[in-house]
Amino acid sequence: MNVNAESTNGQVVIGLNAVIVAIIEEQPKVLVVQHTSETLTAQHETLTERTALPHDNRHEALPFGPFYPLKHRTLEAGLRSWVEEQTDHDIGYVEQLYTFGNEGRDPREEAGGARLVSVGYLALVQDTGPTAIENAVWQDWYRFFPWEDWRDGSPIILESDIIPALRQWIADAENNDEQKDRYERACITFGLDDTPWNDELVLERYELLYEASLVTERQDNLNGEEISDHRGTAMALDHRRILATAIGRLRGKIKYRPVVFELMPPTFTLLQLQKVVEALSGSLLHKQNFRRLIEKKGLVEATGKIESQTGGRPASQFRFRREVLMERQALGVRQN
Amino acid sequence: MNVNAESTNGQVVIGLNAVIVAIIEEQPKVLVVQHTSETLTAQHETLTERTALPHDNRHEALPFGPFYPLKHRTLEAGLRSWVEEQTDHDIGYVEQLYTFGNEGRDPREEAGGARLVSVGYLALVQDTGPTAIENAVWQDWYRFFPWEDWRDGSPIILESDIIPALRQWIADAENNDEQKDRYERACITFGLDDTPWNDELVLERYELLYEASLVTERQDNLNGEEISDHRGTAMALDHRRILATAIGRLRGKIKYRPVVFELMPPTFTLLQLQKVVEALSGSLLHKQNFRRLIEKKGLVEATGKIESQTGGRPASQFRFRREVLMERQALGVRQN
DNA sequence: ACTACTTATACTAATATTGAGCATAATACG
DNA sequence: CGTATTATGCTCAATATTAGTATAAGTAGT
Repeated sequence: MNVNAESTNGQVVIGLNAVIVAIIEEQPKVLVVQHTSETLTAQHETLTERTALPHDNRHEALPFGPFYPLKHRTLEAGLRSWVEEQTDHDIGYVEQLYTFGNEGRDPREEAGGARLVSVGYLALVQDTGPTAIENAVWQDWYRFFPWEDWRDGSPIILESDIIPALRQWIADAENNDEQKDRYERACITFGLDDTPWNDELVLERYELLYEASLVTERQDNLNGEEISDHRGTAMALDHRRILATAIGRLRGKIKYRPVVFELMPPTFTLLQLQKVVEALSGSLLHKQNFRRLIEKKGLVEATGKIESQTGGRPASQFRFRREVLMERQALGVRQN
Repeated sequence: MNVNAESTNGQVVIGLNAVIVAIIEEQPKVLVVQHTSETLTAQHETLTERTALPHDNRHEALPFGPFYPLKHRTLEAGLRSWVEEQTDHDIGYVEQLYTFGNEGRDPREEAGGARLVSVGYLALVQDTGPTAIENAVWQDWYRFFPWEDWRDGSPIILESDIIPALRQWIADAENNDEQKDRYERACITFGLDDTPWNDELVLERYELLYEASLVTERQDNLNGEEISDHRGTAMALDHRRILATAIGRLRGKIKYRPVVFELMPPTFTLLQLQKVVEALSGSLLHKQNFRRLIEKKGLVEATGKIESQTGGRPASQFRFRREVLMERQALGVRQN
């Protein structure tokens, strides 16, 4: 090849995207910023430079911050820096998710701008009240993925809408091979025909829906109304995809690492802990077995105190044994 | 904050690092390029622009390629593009590993250059003969991490050298808390005092050794001789760290996803498959149970043919059932 | 105080998975 | 033909998982 670097290199801008998760009233929440097209395309500037905007033509975006190489020793430091500055509280757990560099991620690019490469991070914070980010609100993450919440049984939207639409999409395949391929993928991801549902395939499901044109990728190419239908609310750019990545990763991780505790208050009952795990994984767990699991792993210790606001028999309060982070590996709250 | 972006942004250069793995004669190999300081600091240029260099003052580096936003639609496409061009064969499986953006990764940066952010990828290829990359050779990966190979029992270097040195480092702690912390971390990572060895903690072990000054991070700040001692060979920049990330990730992944088969020839016997898994994980498996596992998962099917070069009773040849990639999830060759 | 309801927690039986090993089969080599 | 070597089938005990039953200890209502 021997291409000249100068001529083909183009410009690259690096940004940091944060999926900031908290559990509020036993629901999984993600911090979302309300944007307009103008602020959005200028999103590599600092968030505080944004100005308040009229309520129409709005977008929901993940918080985004710049990476200043001269200021930040590491990517993670850059992320912590602006997130903590903006939200006014510590983010304990941070994990790098994925780096997104697809062409066309940012519409500005097409107008000759630089390619936006974003490093996505997952951050877990405790529910410590409102944040200071302008226009930022905690949104239930199932608002963007209503088919992912199985806590009240199989989501109605699946049976009544998505699965029929998927079957139509399978039937519409050009040829036999493609049809078989579509069917198999739909089986795995959406648990068609007795295939078991796998809670970790959040991104795979979203991408299948996108490919089948059953879901709207972006909010930004429409003007006016918010794009929200029974198949969930869209987000700016590829942010819904980043969120899907985060949810899937977190669902996987809690099974083998004790990361749930990053979302818990200092003391909690076992049922509270279970509710949080259920909120994240979107499915219900067997109570007695969950207890046994947690106790066997030695993840928690009783504080000796009692919580009486249970509505029934009072429950022991527990605290996370921080030591175990360093003790054994491969312990989490897997139960399937 | 409201810092001016122009003044603090600095320059960022994006590169793509590949950990290209193959199994050659039942040993885990990684593609390594022999560099000099000069070519190294210019490594964001294309590899083919490098010139052959004298044999002293050499470095071992992971293959590195540039990312051209104008040419490559995605980061992965950019990686595939230059890797396939250079190695002359397809890389089937590619997985994004991690994005490294630490200050001081590249010594050139200190001289006012741009910050080098590298997206690391893991690529699995089949053993298909020599590559066309100049100066590139397949190296046994345990050359860089001799303490990771337990196939012949506990590595001598551990007992005779590393563990004593670690105990000394623990004893040298400033205060009691630090001592306890050092001890616990050493227990988990290096399996001190009956803690079980965890094969996935490759990066954690390397970082502990680095922190304890028991290992040389880089080759590039020395001139002359290759840095290689009983504690493994160093690599350029932070490449040994990237390799450690790759090994740990691969060891984890084979347990729940059928990725080993990317490294296998089209047909193989079960013992050959087992040897590959053992080579990757660095530990031995129980033969009969391994068979049972593989057969139960339905990962392979008999070709009907027989391999007679076994040295004993001939073995059935198998092939990977590619369909299972789409069939069930959560199947791999976990056996611990 | 008694009843109904709610949640907490202990315990059990059936089943599945795993770890370790024994036994036998089929080849090569001398 | 005997021995070494690898392949493959099978067993058995230990452990883990799933799906419960049973009982304890509170609250609220009457």
